[in-house]
Amino acid sequence: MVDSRRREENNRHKGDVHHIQWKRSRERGTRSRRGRWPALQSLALGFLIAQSAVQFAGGKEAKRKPVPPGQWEKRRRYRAPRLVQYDERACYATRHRAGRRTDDCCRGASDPAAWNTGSGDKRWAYERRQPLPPGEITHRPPRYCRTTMLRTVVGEPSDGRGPAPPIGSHRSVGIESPAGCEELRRKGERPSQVKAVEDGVGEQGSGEAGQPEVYVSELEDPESLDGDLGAVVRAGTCSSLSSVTGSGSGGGGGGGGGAQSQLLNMVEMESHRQNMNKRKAVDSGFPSGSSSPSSVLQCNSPLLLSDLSKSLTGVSTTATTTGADVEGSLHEVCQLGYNFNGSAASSYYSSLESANTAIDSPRNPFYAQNDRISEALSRNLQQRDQQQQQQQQQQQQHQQCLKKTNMISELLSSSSMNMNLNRSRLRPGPVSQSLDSGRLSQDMIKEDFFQGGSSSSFNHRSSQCAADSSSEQLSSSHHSSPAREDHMATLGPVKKIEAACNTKLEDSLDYGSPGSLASSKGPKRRKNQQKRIVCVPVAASGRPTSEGLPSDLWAWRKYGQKPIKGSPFPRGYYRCSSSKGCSARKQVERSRTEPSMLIITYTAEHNHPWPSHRNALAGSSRMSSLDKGTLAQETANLKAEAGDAGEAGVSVAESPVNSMDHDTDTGVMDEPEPELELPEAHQAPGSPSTTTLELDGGEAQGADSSEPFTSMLSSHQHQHQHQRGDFEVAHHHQGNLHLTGRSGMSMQDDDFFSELGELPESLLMFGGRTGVMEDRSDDECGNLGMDNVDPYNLFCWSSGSHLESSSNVVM
DNA sequence: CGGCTTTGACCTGCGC
DNA sequence: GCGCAGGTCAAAGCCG
Ligand SMILES: [Zn+2]
Repeated sequence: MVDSRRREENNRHKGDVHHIQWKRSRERGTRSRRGRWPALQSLALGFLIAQSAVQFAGGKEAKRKPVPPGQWEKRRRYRAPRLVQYDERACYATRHRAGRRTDDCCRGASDPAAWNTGSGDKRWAYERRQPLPPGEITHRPPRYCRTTMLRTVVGEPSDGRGPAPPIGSHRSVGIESPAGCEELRRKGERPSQVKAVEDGVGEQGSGEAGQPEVYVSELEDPESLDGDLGAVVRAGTCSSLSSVTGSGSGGGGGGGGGAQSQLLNMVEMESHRQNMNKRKAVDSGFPSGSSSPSSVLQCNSPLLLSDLSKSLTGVSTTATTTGADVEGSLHEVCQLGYNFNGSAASSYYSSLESANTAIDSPRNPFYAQNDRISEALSRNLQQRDQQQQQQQQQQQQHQQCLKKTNMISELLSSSSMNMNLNRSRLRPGPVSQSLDSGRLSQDMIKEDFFQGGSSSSFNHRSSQCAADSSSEQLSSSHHSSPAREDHMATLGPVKKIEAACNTKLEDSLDYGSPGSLASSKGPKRRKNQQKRIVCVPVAASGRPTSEGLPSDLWAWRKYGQKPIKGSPFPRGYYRCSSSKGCSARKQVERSRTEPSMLIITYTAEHNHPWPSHRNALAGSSRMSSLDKGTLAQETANLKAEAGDAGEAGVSVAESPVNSMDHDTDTGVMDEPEPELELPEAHQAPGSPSTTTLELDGGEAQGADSSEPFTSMLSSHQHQHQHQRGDFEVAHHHQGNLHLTGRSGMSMQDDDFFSELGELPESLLMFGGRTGVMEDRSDDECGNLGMDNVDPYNLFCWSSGSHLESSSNVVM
């Protein structure tokens, strides 16, 4: 009891301490590397040393680019099993010495013997390594690494290592190859992975994420490998399944997921055995290290699976019906197949994301193939949709209504937002019509929720939930601007939901139907956090312009990612990294019902002006302009979160709008205005002016949409001394704002863009986002081009003006 | 070297 | 009290 309480105490402060340390060190500029807790530095060192002997270091698998034909890529190699000593188990030992252990299994147990008995977070590891008594040496079974595979590439390595192995030859490590499995089965033996699962041998440290990839040309001598691994390797070439590669990276923790990965691998193995042809698909079109659709296809939807099977040559799938509603994207389909939680899932997501990203990239040599596949997929999906529509249209009215509410509740619940939805707005009629495909249609939204307007916003304020029910606006700019540029055409609907709700409203939360997803019992989130949800589309096609865009001017640091139940997409957690004391956070996830949409949830507000090169990013090389790094990274993150094939580009338009009023609003704003020079926009007086959204006449004025852009612009201008360039702000149809011209970007700007990745054109970026800016009032438009926008207010929730604001950008 | 990502571990809230 | 699920921490690696 006491122990647990103390632990709780510690944990309660852990984060704070860490953060404080980080902040302090940041303040005094003496922050030790990575700003770790100084007290743990020595431990960390020992940990490092010890761990290096035992663990693999994770690599950045998730973002790894595909190996283009003719090129070689170095990757971590598998390590043979080895003797492990207690001391080497730094994870345990170190923590133990520190008086605190890491594992749940250790919780509350001072006796190492009991470490494995606790109730662990089973999502993260099915099995935990038995602790060894100090000094004792044991022989560990081979590591059951996640199957990883590298394609053999065409050509010869440039480093003189000789000709590459035959195309298509793969190497599987850590898991027995299908062939190996067969052989073992013939011999009456169990494949190692089967053994691992059956015997519960999973090694926590074995399946580390980001694990080892063995390059064909770098294979270790099979004879030198012990145990199953050796057997596997010796058994010959493995045509492994590559689906679940450790995403890897990050050092983090290192353990865990071993058994999980084994399970995953088993699944794959089974799938693979059912159809060895899968390999063809793998070989034929997917980047190395990425998941091939086939390998990950254990889908919940037989129908869809069959479709996919048709689409993917030689690919068979293991269909398990779970009744899940498969939305249709390959990504999702694949992910639905694995309903794993925890690291494996996470890694899986990551790998998928990387794969998808890669696939999505025009630079991807397999692009064409992917394209074909995606086309086929879309075709089949369309057919499926049509069939479903015809067959179920009448029957599904009610269900669709539920869907609608579900989606809403999803949005709400995803952000812990509680809204008191006005049921009257959820009329079944329109819903059924528009929800045929299981999606919220713009029309529906328009008709049902709002009083019209091509675009609208869903605006919800906690303090005014009841009173403002009428103000709820769910908007979408989907078809709002026909005049948009071509590259905009592909953009999906834009919906923005702003909500600032506190838990008080939860009780009154009414999602409409019992049993609806996430709804009725919507997770009651912690604390009274006010949140604001922004729904933005991921670039529909994301192809050329898919480089993703900075979501806003704020600097965010990702501090977590979690798979979310019921959603094939993980959720990323970001924290403001601009200011020491800023508690602003945001969550980014893809809508489960509408994968093309990103749901961004803001929590808390910034207590500072947005990052300028002088304060926020001090000391960082990213200071220049908009912090390319941050932007790029964020972009990458978003991309990852979005992680859907064909949708690499993610543009998140967000502008924290004041929302939370009940809490800190004023307090935050009390913070002295930046002593530092702020972007001019910042200094602009009528800040609030910015975002009044008027939905009249189908016009949507997106304060937000332009905000990000505006901010960026402002920032740039600010930093580049008003190189205002020649932005042409054109008002289009119904006031839609278009940037038709390329801004007179300076070279720096160009660099900036170039560093963001492949941006076809400097303005694509903006174009992606800005070009689509929603309607704005003339004033706003003016602001857009000028520095008059008040970024601070725009981006600060508490600034208080944009309760109504909304709009969006799209990309 | 600073900042950020990754990711397993850890914590909290909540329902049963 | 237990288990689930969301949210957060923090070690290690990556990147510029
Ligand atoms: Zn902040």
